[in-house]
Amino acid sequence: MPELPEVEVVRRGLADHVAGREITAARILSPRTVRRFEPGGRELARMLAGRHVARVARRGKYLWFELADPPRTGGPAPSPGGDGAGRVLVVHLGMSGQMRVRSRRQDASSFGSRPAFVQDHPHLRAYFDVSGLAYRADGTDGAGPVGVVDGAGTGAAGGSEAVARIEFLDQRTFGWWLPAQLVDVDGTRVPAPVAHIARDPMDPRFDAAGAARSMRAKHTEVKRLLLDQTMVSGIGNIYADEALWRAGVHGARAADALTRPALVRILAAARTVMAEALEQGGTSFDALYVNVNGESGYFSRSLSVYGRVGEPCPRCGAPIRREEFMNRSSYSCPRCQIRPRYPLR
DNA sequence: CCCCTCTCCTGATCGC
DNA sequence: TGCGATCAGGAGAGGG
Repeated sequence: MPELPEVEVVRRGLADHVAGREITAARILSPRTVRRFEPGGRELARMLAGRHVARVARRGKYLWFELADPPRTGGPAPSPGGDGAGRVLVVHLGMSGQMRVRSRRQDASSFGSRPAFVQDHPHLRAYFDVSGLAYRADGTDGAGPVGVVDGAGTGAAGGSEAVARIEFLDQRTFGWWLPAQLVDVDGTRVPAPVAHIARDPMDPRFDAAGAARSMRAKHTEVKRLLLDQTMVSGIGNIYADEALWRAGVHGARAADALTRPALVRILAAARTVMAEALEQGGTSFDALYVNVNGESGYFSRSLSVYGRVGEPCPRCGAPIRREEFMNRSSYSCPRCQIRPRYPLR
């Protein structure tokens, strides 16, 4: 399940391949992927074609491509504000979403002039192609080599030749694509559909004390709040369990019965475990195949309790327990994380 | 307003 | 072998 570290790995991999490049074509294969966009896939593809990707950004588990109009080479002046000012493509990977980059050079047999015998992946839901010519809009993150990328197969110096296809694979179809406009929220530009999402623990401007204050005002179980993306974002079931284990708190504790320092400790633990997962993901990341399938599990080596029912707690050796929670599973140490005596009153 | 439950979806796995 | 039940869960709609 892609949570913050997995999405960040994807963001970095994508930035290397698309920053500064032109989207030459796009196609939405599954209407479900654009279910939040009334006009539909055909219209979204039309909106993307011809735009440039200025940068790839993220908040929590939400990812977006910032789109810009092509660099001007004469011609009429742009309309006031530009028709694409502040436009972005928001992507949420849901439970099973993956972004795969296929470069023409290394996948020539199945991309470009496509032989009939080469099948698309059965879970391919949408894709867009990017050109070889990269423009650096500013000095931001991860823009790949600037200029004409070799291996386009034609030797032509034109930037319109597509050299890579960015594919969205999604088995369980909980993921989605949605075009949106950037808005200012608390001094940061985020897409309008992301405006209600809190800063994540890896955000330099994340305010742990403030988040703890918000959480302490709620009469509900603390794990519920860790999963609430309007409290703190980027945390899913896996990292919620890991953070609670590190802080030695049972997820069924009432948030308003915990101290603020205890809540800050839980949030700090979430940040630490995410940073460690990110380190691992960053090193095992395959630039050609941006795989975020948590179940295949290159991050799972660093997990202490999640999915480890019966295995010894790394801290005290007691066998890890599994409990029902919100029709899902929670994993914890029965000794390090004492269950509250009373359920919520 | 606040909190909680339900629903969307597919494929692997299990028991009979 | 086949088939139904179960499980995985992020996010948003809707209910109490």
